[in-house]
Amino acid sequence: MKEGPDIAYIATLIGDPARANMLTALMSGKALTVSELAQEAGVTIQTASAHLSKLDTAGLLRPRKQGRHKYFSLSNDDVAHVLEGLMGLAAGAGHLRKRTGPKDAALREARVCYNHLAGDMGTQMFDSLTAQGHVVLDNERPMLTASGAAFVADFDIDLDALRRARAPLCRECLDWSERRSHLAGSLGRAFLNRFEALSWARRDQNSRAVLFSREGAEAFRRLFPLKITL
Amino acid sequence: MKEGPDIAYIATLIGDPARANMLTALMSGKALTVSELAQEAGVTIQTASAHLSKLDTAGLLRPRKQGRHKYFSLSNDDVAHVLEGLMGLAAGAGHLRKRTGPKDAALREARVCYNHLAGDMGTQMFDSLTAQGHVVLDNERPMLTASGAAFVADFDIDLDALRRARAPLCRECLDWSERRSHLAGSLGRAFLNRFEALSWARRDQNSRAVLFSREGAEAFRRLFPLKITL
DNA sequence: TTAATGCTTCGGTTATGGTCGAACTATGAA
DNA sequence: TTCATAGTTCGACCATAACCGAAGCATTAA
Repeated sequence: MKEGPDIAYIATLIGDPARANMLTALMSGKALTVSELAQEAGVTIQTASAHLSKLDTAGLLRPRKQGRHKYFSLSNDDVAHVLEGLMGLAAGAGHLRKRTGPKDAALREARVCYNHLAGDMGTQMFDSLTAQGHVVLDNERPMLTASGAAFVADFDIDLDALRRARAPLCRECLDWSERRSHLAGSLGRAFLNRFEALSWARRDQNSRAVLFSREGAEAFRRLFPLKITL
Repeated sequence: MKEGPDIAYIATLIGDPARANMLTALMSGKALTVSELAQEAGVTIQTASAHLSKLDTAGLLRPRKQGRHKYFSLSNDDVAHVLEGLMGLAAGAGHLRKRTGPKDAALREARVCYNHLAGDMGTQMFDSLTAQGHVVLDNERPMLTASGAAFVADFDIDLDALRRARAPLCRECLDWSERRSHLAGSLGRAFLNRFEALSWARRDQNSRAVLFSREGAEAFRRLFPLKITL
């Protein structure tokens, strides 16, 4: 015993319900203020402040001061990755939160997973890309093919710029609700950005839900048809 | 708030020092008895029993009864993956355990990470495979090339059998001590098995350390030369 | 300046949960 | 059978840490 990094330290931090709620809220990718996070967690502001300070000194958060506001966001992809992993384990344990309200339905349909599209539509997009041969799975790892590169370029995504950045282009992300793969990485983020830029969808203010307009959803289905509809 | 799986439930479970020690011990990939895990965690047997029961009902462990012994192991790769991720965060937070004794030195040199080789020699193996063109990194994801397949076959590893199994062949694993990639997945496991079968190395009984013999280490270096020595 | 808002710090209360001793069950050995 | 070992369950104790009220600090608006 007493070998390796202090895993309990980090896990305890995530393990408190209030802090877990805050972290989950930050999975939206947005930067949130102390008051907003207090609201999310259902605690008073001073309690939230104490929690956030702990998460910060552990390096899980990236704070930014702006005037009299203090914004927090997850410090990097690794943190988001671990959180998603924990969600997977919790979902696997059949340990979902109480009931599934109307909000939950929207979350299952489409939501952001840190910075890319997850949920039903996320997996649909992924499946469609695979079916069309734009993405191939190599040992459960997604790779963009030549036709995929053309497809992406057609959609006005600057692939070269993405490649130049050091972040991984394609990443697989296991969805906790669907238990199936969807596209993460900088390409996944780029797709979501385009959807928003085209006004196909917008992010819900109060949750991680991604709300597609009727036209947006239709365009999405045309672009990412399911195998059956081919 | 109140969306998604109960991440705090799992994190709290991992967050207790005693349980974290047990889980860390199980990262060795071995199945351990209640008494052994109690020893690892530094608690009495009845306390360990209670902890293990909780971890079990959460689905993190796989129990097996054998005679009057009860063996526990991690229930799957996902659990190991999350744990390794947490180690990464903890190490990133500069929050390493107290001091680094002589035992720790051995751990940095070579240790098992769930079921494959990690530490200095793990990253060396990975770097060498990459330098020789046996493995290519595609967006930070390792892939076995044709020459790599031949290399593996030469080493008497039954690649087809591995491919038939559903588990991913190559997986990247970020080392917490080196902060660099090494080879996980079923191929990583197969390599470690071969090292043991050839008596190049054996696992330390009381830690996650992998102890190479002098001849084994030489053979290892011949097989996996560093770029500089080429 | 004063007032209002956003956040932090301090002190005291409370409860959750980790801990062990002791008693109990189950498997195997003598 | 009796004894020994492995593990579980129960009950009581105790410490850690989450929580909020109140007061304090910092920034912006009036």
